[in-house]
Amino acid sequence: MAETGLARFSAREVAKRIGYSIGTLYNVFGSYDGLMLALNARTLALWAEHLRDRLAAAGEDRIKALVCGYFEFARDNPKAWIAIYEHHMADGGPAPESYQALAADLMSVAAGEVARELPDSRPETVLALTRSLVATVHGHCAFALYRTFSMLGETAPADAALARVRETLEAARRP
Amino acid sequence: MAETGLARFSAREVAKRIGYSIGTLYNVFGSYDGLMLALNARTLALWAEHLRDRLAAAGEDRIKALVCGYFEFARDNPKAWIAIYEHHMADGGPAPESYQALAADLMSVAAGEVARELPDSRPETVLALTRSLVATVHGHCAFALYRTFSMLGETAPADAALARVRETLEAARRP
DNA sequence: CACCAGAAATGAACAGCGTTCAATTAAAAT
DNA sequence: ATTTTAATTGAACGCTGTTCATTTCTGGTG
Repeated sequence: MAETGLARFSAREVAKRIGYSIGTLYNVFGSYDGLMLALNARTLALWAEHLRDRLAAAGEDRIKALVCGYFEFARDNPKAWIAIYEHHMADGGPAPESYQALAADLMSVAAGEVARELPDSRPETVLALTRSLVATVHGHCAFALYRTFSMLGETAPADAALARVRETLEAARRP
Repeated sequence: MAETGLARFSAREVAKRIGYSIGTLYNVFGSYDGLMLALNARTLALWAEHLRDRLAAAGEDRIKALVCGYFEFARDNPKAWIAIYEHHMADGGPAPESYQALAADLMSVAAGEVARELPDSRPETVLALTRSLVATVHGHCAFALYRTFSMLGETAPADAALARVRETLEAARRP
């Protein structure tokens, strides 16, 4: 996946490369969706691990570490990162609970830092703000990876995202 | 496309429905990429038209009209909207100039409103801020359509996006 | 009308895809 | 050695994008 990207990714090619038949792959993963889910779950877990590592090594500016960690992982694993968002269940339904738990874990990493920045806010407020901030960073990161930004002359999407996050946190601290 | 979504969309099915053979479709559009580009170009043009309509009918709060127009179009044409972002050229290269011009036009609609909000800012600053604001709104809109938000309990993504945009514009006005 | 050049349209053929499943092979238990 | 269970296989099906020699249509000329 990291090599070919979602569009050229295929279960048959995976079977070839691991030295098993396509039938065995289907016995294990059940379907293409199952294979993709396993793969994306791994990517999500690696992403969360990367963020926690960055936070553990961070100094005072933990928000910067978080936002930069977000961008770093996407930049270092662009095709796997994009696959997370571009794969959709064949039936259009939601992903299984175990997968959603990984996404929720990733969100909780961010929520922890937002809560630290806004110690006087209600947990409900912190969660709502976290969702919005993650969406903000995601938008910048997506435009960076889809080359929408480079097409428009943007050169430092991570800096812009961090500035937006800082503004929002500052506004939330005001009376 | 509006009916099936990108994943189930196929040139062969298009040929069937319009009553032409698959060969004729390829004579006209050259490739699957060509067909997709024509389709996405139409979606971009309709989107820009929708935004201009909303702005023309807007009262004082033109920023709200812009952000809401962004979300409305995506919500009313979810599969076509997603196709804009999820289709990638077969060779991974950039889209043709004529297509990029449509994306630039869409951005210029937003830039016009940002410039109106920040009359004392240099054009360069306005453009950079517009890119970042569009990325912010896009992130919220993408999470709304990908059901990432509903999975996390968010109920009013457009309101959150508008709040983020207002904060940034306010911060840009400060000394 | 017949003729013909150019444009338009065709669909079989090819390689690849996800998916299924009866048949086969390998491993474990008796 | 025999039986039972687990693991593995790959041909077959219908779908995909793509190509291109062939056919059909169309408008103009003599």
